[in-house]
This record gives sequence, structure tokens and C-alpha cells, in this order.
Amino acid sequence: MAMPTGRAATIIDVANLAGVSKSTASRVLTGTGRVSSAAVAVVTRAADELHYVANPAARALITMSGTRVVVGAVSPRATLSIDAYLSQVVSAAAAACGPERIGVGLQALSLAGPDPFAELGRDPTVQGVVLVNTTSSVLAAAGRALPGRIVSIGVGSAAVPSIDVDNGAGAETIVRHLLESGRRRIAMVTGPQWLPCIRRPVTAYQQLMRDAGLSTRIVAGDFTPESGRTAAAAALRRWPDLDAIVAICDDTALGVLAELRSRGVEVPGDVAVVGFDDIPFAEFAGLTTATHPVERIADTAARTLLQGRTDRAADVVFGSELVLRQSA
Amino acid sequence: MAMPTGRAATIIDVANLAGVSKSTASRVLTGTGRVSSAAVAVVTRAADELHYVANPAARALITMSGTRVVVGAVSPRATLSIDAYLSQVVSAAAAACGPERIGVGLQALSLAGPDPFAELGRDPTVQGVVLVNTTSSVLAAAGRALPGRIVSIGVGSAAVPSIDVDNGAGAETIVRHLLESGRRRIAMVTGPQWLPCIRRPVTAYQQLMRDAGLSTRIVAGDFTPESGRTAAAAALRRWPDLDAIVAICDDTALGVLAELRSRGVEVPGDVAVVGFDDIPFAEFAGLTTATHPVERIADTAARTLLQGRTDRAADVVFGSELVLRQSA
DNA sequence: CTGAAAGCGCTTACAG
DNA sequence: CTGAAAGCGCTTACAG
Repeated sequence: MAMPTGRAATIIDVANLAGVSKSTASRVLTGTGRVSSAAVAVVTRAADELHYVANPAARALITMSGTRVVVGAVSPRATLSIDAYLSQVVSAAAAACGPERIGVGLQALSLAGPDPFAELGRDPTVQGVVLVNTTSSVLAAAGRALPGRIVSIGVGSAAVPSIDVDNGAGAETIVRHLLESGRRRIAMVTGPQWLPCIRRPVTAYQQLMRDAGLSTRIVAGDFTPESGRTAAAAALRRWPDLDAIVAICDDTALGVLAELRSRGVEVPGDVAVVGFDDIPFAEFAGLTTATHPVERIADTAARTLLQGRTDRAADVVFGSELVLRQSA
Repeated sequence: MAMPTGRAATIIDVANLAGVSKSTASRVLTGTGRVSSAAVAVVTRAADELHYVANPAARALITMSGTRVVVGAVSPRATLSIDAYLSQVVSAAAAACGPERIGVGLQALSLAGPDPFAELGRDPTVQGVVLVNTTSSVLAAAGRALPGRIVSIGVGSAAVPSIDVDNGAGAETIVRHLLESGRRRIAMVTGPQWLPCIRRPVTAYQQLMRDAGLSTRIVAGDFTPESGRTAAAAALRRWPDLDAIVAICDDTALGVLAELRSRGVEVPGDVAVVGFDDIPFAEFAGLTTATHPVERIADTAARTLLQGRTDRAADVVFGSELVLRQSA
């Protein structure tokens, strides 16, 4: 018979319809313990008919598993500024957790106050934590407070698996492309110094330039378009013979592009410009860049937490691919 | 004394420390029923000391309230494309629900398959649903399946409160500004036709132009920069004497800007351009626009659901303010 | 392989 | 105003 609408089926409804005890129904549904194939058949059929899905609140209570995954954004200050990147991570995680009926939280992890991980570790509703923009010094505390319940989108550690894009290899591909197309006086605009994961592209750039017998030219940026504008101006002043600028992210590269355009510098004629991330706007702006699969990364991070397997084998590195457009 | 780390304080810990029964502790903590001020003092103190927060899973089980808020994105197709706007809504909701230890889900509400609201309505883990990009026809089913548990960021109905920006008034301010600065041949680039909430700016524009005795010039767009480019080209072809273009969103306005620039049309000299939303990139591009407080809207929507008060009085309209920059 | 029972942490009638 | 008891929906030892 049809179930009464307005009320979800419980395991007792399923057990009654199947003609077994709720213990047996539970065993079939969770797939644990020994059960006869007859029981499996009849319970499965009843559960299907009633559209039964276990109530996660009840399950969480008994198994001490969580009801939510928290995206923890490490930030130097107490206030949380939600940028496009962080939003994308949260949304992708929320989409991934939906079918399990697990929700996603977003929390600033302030380095200023008391250890933010202690509280998360004690919270039984927290199935796991996705660390974003972490620093090496944070990692130790995180791994200790949330053993087996934490992954990092960024640098990892022995206790915290890392799930991230291989931005070192991405930068390598970019610089190699510039060298192959004849560029020699290549500058790089970096990101915030405190973020360890962005050192990889810088290192890759330095290595490649050194190998080619060329000098490195580094200007500081902070991920914003404004910093790209400033950095481009500074670079041109310092190295008037510049023939390429690589920015560590597309936002900054768009700033570089705007500054060059306003100065009448031809792109890519005089100076080639390359970004990183392949944000939606990059295609429109004709910006050559390398991909950064943020959605897939966040999806994988969330699923890892859902499955509860966060040992070292959980490390995942996503490749970055060059996307050739007009700017280089 | 300090609580044992590794285990969250339960209401029994609080009751013991306070020297009362857990019934009394619960009454104090939930703020229901009669309690002596002495009990309030001692329980509050104990809860503070132990950093007690009720386990939402247990509470959900007994009160039949949910453990998560679901952002439901109405989409014509089955696949969910997560754009910047939707991401922002999800993230802001996640940040708002965090302190209550409620998670956020993200789900595509496909118009193609079976009624997606029936399942959400039956799901006891769903505290409420935030509807995004809804259509009038969806509203009826939503209100019926989730009475008192749904709000809409967009159009609302008698059963579904609307929490949104006043984009009609925003458009009015924009057009008025153009008229006051001497523009007369003003075109508007619209958004996707199926989205009812974007008809308000169109209507406002038509009204104001009619009142001023001017003809309206409307071109279709779809929120993308590419459509802005195409629309600008079409508009210039059709009305070569154009002196202003209003786009329904900043992304599209940036496309308009790019097309005008590539044709050597001076902005704002020949043609003024105005967007809507005030996305981060607008400031960088010098785009005049009107604000769209997405974070505050989503925050309010989530809080409304958390408080469980979704009667008609829950309607909230956020103002939109003109931001004057170089483009108009 | 199965069922009856205990218990997760909480709230809320029910007596006092 | 307070406490003892019941019960939300589930899982998991414990007997059989």
C-alpha cells in the first residue's frame, strides 16, 4: 500500500511490511551482520516500496557519526571573507554530500584566537573538516584534534591528506609554453606570502628559468586584479624589456591585462600574459591559462570525509592543463 | 573543572555540574517552561563552563526538526550548473547556519522529472528549503509540500515568503540616473525569459521611458558576458543613435563594455553603460552598477528557516543602491 | 540467522 | 517550579 504522505517511513514500517524484526531490517539495510537471503529480499523490497531512507539524526546519535561536513577556511583575521574560490568549494561539497543527507558548514578558522580545531574535534555533529588555505603550522593542530576526520585542499601532512591541483606542474607547463614560443624575459606575479601551496609554482618557474640560463623576475601580488595592475606597472618599470608575465591566478592576470592595455602595450605582440585557474571570465577575456578543477577537488575532499578514509592513501593530485587563448 | 577533551559535554554533564535534573537543565537551555531564576543562573553558568551546545541530532530526533537547510536551485535541465551567484547563496547560508550546527545542502530541482518537493517534504532531516531561481509554477507545489519550511530568493507566493533584492527599484534608480544625465536613447539587455523575478527591472524601465515620452529598446540576454557582447552588437545595428545601455547583470554589462571597446565606441562619451549586482570585478572595470546584497539575502533566508517563522510577515525586500563609476 | 533489549542525547508531558 | 519517566528512530551487543 501507499505510505501515508507527510510522514517518512521508519525502520519499523519497513520491518512490519517485510514481516521481520527491526533488528533484521537494520542488518539488511546497513549491510552488516549475517542475514538470510530471504530476509534481504523481503526487506529490500519493503524499503523500496516505502521509499525508506534511514533518518541520519537517529543514525548519527547511535553510531556517533556526524551530520555535517565543515569547510574550514584558515584566515589571518577573525572575519571570514567569502571569495569566489571558497564559495565554489562549499557549493561543490554541498552538492556531493546531498545524497547522503549530510549538510555542509562554513567556518572561519582564525589564527588569532584559541585553537579552533579543539572545538570542532569535540563536536559530534562534525563528520569531518575540509581545510582551505591552510598553513603548515596549522596542520599539526588540525591532525591532532581531528584524527581521521580531516583533509586539506592545499598542503597536507602525515596526518592530513592533501587533495589539490598540481599547480607546480601547471606552472611548469605555462613557462615551458612561453619559452617554446620564444619568450625569454618572463616575469611572475605571485600571491600572498603566507600561503604555502603557492610556493610550488614559484619554485617551478625559478627552476625552469635557471635551467634555461635566464634570470628570474618576481613581483608580489595578492590574488586581486588590482594587485595585477600594480604588479604589471612595477614590472614594466623595473624591466622595460619584458616579453611575458605569468600571474599566479586569473584574477591577477586580468589586472595585468588591463594595465598593459591602458599603457598601449600590445598583448601578446609585445608582452604575452598567462594566468592560472581558468575562471569563467578568462575565456571571455581571451586569457591563456591553466585549468584548476576546483569543483572536482572539493567533491573528492567531501567524499573522502564521507567515507571516513583519510589515511595517507587518500592523497589526490589533480592535473592542470594549458588552455591556449589569445593572450599567449 | 575542565571537561575531558575528546568528548563533548552532554546535557547530563551540565545538569550534574549545576546540581539539577536534566529536565530542568533542558528547560533552561531551550527557554521553555517555568524555571526559577536560581536554576537559570546555575545552569547557564555550567553550560558556559562546559562549552555546552545541544547535539542537533538528538534534538532533531525528539522535536522532529531538521539537521540541514537545503538550497534548491530550480533548473530547466536535470544537471546543476553551479554559477557564482548560486555559490554565494550556498556559502552565505552555510556561514549563517554554522553556529546552530545545521549544515547546508545543494540540490538541483529539476522541472523535468517527478515533483522534487515531495521527497524534500518527507525528509525529516530537512529543516527548510531556500528556493533559488524559482518560477511561479513551481511555487504552488513547493508551498504545499513544505508548509512553513520554505522561503524563496526570487518571487514568492501566499505560502512562500520572498526574500530578495528590490531590483525593480534598482532599475528605476539606474534609468533615472541616465535620464538625469541627459541620456535619451537607452536600451536594456534582459536576462533569461523563464525567470519571473527579472521582469521587474524590465517593467520599471518601460514605465520610466514611457513617462518620459521615450521609446523602449529591448534586447534579449542570458546573464553571460557573451550575451552582452552579442546584444550590444545587435543594439548598435538596430539603433545606431544609442546613447546608453543598461544590462540586467554585471556579467552581461562587462560583455557590452568589451564589445563597445572593440568597436571604438567611447564609454561613457558615446554610450553610457550600467550593470546590476556590483560583483567584485565591476569595481575593477569601472562599471557603474547597482548593489545586490546576495550574502545578506542568503543569510536572512537561512535564518528565517532556522527560526521556523515563514509566514507572510517573513517577506524581506533589500534595497539596491546606485554605485557611480566611470561607465555612466 | 533472528528477535528482544539497551541505549545514543535530547525534550516534554506527567506527577508532585 | 522540579524530577522521574517515556520516547524520538536507529544500531548493536546479547541470547537463543
